Amino acid sequence: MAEVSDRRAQILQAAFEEFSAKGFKGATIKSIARTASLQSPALIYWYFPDKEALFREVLESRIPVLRAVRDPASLLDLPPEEVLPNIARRYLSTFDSRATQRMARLLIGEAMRRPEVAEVFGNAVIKKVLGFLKSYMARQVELGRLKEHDVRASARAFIGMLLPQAGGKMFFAAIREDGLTDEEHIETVVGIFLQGLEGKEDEG
Amino acid sequence: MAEVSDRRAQILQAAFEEFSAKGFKGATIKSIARTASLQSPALIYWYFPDKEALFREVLESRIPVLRAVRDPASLLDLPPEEVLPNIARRYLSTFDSRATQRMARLLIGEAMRRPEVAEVFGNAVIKKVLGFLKSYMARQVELGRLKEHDVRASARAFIGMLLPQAGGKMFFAAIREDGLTDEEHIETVVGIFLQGLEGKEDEG
DNA sequence: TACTCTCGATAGAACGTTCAGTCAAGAGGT
DNA sequence: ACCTCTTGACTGAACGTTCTATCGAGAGTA
Repeated sequence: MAEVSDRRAQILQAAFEEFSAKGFKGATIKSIARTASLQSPALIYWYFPDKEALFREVLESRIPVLRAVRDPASLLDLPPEEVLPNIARRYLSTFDSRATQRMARLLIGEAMRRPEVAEVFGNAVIKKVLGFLKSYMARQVELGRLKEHDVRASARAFIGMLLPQAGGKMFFAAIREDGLTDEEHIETVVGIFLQGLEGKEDEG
Repeated sequence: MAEVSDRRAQILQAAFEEFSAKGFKGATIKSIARTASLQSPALIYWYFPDKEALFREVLESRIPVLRAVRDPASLLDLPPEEVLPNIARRYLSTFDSRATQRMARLLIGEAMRRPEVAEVFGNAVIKKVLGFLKSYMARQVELGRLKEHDVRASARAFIGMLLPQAGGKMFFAAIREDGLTDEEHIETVVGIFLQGLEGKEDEG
């Protein structure tokens, strides 16, 4: 039997590298074959019906990796001083990996032009993350640890506060320039967020 | 005299539409010519040396529009309860325009693969917005309206809190689903932000 | 032999770009 | 008024290249 299609994995890996660097249109069957050290681009058509299918399989093979918030229930009752910095730290450190950066580039880049990709990304990642944060915020309000507020907005706000820092790591050197570290950023924004949502003592 | 190159503007307009819809690689000289109602793609080469130059001119012709924060000095001393909602409102309403959405799509999409575009975008837009917010926060701390904190982080945080909402308007239906309006979002996040940064009364 | 996998060659289409040439409008001389 | 020459705007055809995808032949193993 040997391994189940050594070649297949090799082509998928190469296709991922090419697509993420150049986009769907920019990457060519030939360049993917070259990256995969194939002697002929024709071999790709033995394993995949066409370029489109290869692209889809690349996405599908990598998206499971992005299961960031996998175990929501166990976190729901923990206090925000503990949970939020953890999520933030995990979230930002995600983008330290070269492979994840490439994946993000690929997804975002293609999502701009291909609505289907945007939808997959939106449902697979964003919806889950925001959904978890909303339930978490709601639960914390219920427990009296946070004041009453619109959790749809606070969930957006929390994840959003981290985005410019993530963007700096991935694409925009201009953001990186002031040298703010992840830890410093997390400390400040979690501080703002928690003080901003703690029970009001002076108003009815 | 007549108008200064009617055709040129016509081609630039068409190129903008095509590039923003399909990206640099996806848009073709022929499709741009068709969109511009030219009888021959060759005419494009009378006004622009090559596709690359046409793309650059499209970017340059549209980026001036993005001068969002143009008059920083006059705002510096106004109180955050007034300034921040204004900035937020202006920022989010920017993405109501179809043209701006297309421009953002174009810029972000290309920035993923072309470092030069990312740099232009980073310096022209992000750096200015963040730069303004940093000076503004610093000034407000100086005036005693906000507590001492790392303004690099709070500037990121403020603009970041708005990003998911903007993303929802532009690409991700999944974010839009919960029906949170811009006004609701702004009210909540500005509230969190201001309470999160208001002078501490119980600590040294 | 039969089946799986690999490759070189290449078809066919689309790409960016070039080029020779058309056409209307205007300048200049007569 | 008439002819000539020039010029800017534009076009259709074609160039060379590159793209995706196909095909038939051959190698390797059972």
